[in-house]
Amino acid sequence: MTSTADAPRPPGRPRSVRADEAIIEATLDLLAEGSTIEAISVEAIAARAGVGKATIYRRWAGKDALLHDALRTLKGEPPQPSGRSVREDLVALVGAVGQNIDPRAAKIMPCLVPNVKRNAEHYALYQSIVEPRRAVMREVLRRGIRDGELRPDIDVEVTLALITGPLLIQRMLNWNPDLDETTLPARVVDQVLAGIQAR
Amino acid sequence: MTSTADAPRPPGRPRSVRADEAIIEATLDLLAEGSTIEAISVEAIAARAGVGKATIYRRWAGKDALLHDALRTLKGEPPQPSGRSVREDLVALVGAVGQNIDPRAAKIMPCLVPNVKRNAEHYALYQSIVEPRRAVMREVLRRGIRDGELRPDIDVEVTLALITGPLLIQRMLNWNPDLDETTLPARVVDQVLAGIQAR
DNA sequence: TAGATACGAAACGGTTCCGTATCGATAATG
DNA sequence: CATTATCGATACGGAACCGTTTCGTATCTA
Repeated sequence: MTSTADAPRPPGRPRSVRADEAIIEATLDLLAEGSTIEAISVEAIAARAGVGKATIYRRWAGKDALLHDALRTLKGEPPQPSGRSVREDLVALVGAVGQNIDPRAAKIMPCLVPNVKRNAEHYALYQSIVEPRRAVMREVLRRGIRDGELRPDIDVEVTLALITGPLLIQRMLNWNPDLDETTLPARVVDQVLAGIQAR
Repeated sequence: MTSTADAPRPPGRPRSVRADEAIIEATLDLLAEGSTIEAISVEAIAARAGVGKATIYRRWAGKDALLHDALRTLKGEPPQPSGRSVREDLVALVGAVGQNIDPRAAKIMPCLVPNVKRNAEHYALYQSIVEPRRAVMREVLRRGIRDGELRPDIDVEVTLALITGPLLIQRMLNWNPDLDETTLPARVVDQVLAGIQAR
């Protein structure tokens, strides 16, 4: 990828890899602390990264491009289910909702909410992160149907939202202050499995 | 309240009620269009309301106070269930999630997400809107348990999140582009009622 | 060593915003 | 009519920020 074989090193001082990383890290840090995307200033990023503003503008066309690249690094790989049981897999998957490899992701996510529905590019970025995770969970449900653990007539897409929604609103908004976030995944999955209707 | 009995009208030109309303309306309009709270400027509000900035600062101490008052007007009364059946009531309640009397509410809600977990005052305001609606839904569930429509051992608080979460993430984020928002309430409620486990 | 490029720091012009102040005009009371 | 407070409009000082440019310095290749 970064080999010099097909790209004969250009003359002059090469760009500092440390600066690249420091800029991205500083951006994510500030996003995790700050309130919204617009509130982050390039000057603050440069200061936090120990970098001149020119170094940033040498790499990115502007604030938007930098933010887009920074957010892309949060992607990460979706978790892989163990496959022992549908319940166990779902509890693990739903427990990971809104918690990527990077612990800052949970704090950054709310900052993006206002933009997701207004900016097509942000929405595409958001979906590119969420869809693979939905796909993993979808496959667990399909496996459960095949194996007879789940009823064959369930609405898979609705079930995805049913399992993900509660964790998302609780982690993003602390929607119900009386709900304990640590035990919530298991309780949600068990309730979805069992249903609430009298039989 | 606004009678002149115990408050002898002070001298001078009285404040324009039209200006009051125009300012609040302009604030909500801009919030519904704009992206985040910070992005709204007092000057834009004044221009939209056809009002001088001084007229705003004569009424509110600053932008925060104005925004707080404007958001409070979105509160409205929580919907009342018909009481015919648990299913019918839940479908109606969950259909109203994120949709207050004011149609702008659905667009404004995402703007507040970043602040809710960081600002205690915003969180209190948010809860003061959400809690009454949760209470109505909670009462429907308790009634269902009493009447034998629902199992007595269900986790009521989890069920609230289970029913609300999917609608909230779908309306706020369009979380799953393949889910139809109009049919979602009924599908969510039916799935929660039935459960997904094979029996 | 010479040339080229990147570096951090600093400054610049232009824009936006906040909160205050000041207009002449307006609308109420006494 | 005199008084008083508000009206919309406009300007101001101060601050923050963007994106660009210019420093002198550092680091690479040829």
